[in-house]
Amino acid sequence: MSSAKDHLLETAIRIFSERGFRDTTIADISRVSGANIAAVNYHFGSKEKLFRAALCQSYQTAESIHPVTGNLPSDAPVGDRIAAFSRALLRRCFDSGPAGDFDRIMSRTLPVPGSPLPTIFEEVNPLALDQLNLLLKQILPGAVISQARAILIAMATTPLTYGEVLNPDFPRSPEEIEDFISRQVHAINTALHALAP
Amino acid sequence: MSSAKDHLLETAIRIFSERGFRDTTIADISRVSGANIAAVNYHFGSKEKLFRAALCQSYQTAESIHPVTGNLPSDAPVGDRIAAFSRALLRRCFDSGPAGDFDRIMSRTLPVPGSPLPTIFEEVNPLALDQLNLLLKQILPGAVISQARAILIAMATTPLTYGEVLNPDFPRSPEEIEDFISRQVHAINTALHALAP
DNA sequence: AAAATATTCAAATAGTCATTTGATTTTTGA
DNA sequence: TCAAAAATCAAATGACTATTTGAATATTTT
Repeated sequence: MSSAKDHLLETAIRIFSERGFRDTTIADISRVSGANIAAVNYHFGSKEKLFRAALCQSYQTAESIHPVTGNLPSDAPVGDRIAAFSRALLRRCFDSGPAGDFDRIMSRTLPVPGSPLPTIFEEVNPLALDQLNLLLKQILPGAVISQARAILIAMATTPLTYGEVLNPDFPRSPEEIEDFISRQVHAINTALHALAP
Repeated sequence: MSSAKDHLLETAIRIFSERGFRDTTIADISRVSGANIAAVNYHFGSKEKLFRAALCQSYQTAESIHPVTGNLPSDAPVGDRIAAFSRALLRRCFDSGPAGDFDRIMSRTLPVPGSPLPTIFEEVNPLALDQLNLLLKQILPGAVISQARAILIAMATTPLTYGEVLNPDFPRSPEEIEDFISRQVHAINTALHALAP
């Protein structure tokens, strides 16, 4: 129906994922989407509300294509489920399509002071984080859960965070990428177990 | 001598470390430093040149207080030297004084698109990165060096990157912090060895 | 078809910021 | 001491941006 609004949202997701919240202007979004400069504020109310919509939408896309459960049954071994969680995050990092947009938006917006993300983050992400906490509690004492979570997320989003600047020689081909991911998942598991006293 | 210029630089380092490059205005720096709005451009030429100076200065401070060699003799075991490298980065993350400013500036500027950091980064950081490469090459095959470096840096800067948003329950007291660092150093070493085929 | 509603549009508004300007004051060096 | 250089200052400039406005156009409803 309101194809202009949908197209605006699609365009916004792509541009937000390339440039983050701050460096994306509604003028850019409008122009690329073929809409008028006032279209964003008419359809979404403000740049920030559009951003919120973009975040929710891209999160659902990411979860539907690379679910953190890895489509494992809920009674699968906890080690497998943690590995699946890590693997999903890593696959999102390397997914240059819409399923990678959410993580790119996050990584380009979260670190920027004054970003509207933290608030929204608390809305959209507890779903995944709570699942992760439950898994980690099954293999580690409560005192190191927070540290374990940080390790997993840091290692599973490394390609995004440090990909461009630190590592121009990161993997490119699908085979290289899957090799990288397998090694990384193994390293994550090992690191987590190293936290046990 | 030129105390105004020095004071401007000190102030800039502090504010850049709190807000990153983008969200720091030269008006703020000038006001806090008690100087005129034109002082930055007069003394440093531009905001970006001031930033470059701030980065170099804070890097030297960080290295002098938490050197990546850990003051180990150059013939110390490679495992110890990698641990010392990790420990130095982690201590900088938790150092709320000037020795932590460089890492805070990095973590608040590197991820922001359009930041002037990447260029400068290539100037100031190869020193530390080259040392790290040499160490890693002694324990791992060349094919995974890049991955290992990313893991080490990601895990050794975790407290900065994900500290505030993801982990309100990160350690505060000196003892908690040292415990955290020790566990993290151990986890880093374990993760690196897990990369070996 | 006519009225009501929704959408698009170009232009204007208001705010922020880095940088420049040109005058004024302070410091320096012979 | 006194001219020249360095430093400071308030104000202006120019570029960029989100948002608003009110008219024009399209779509839907009655």
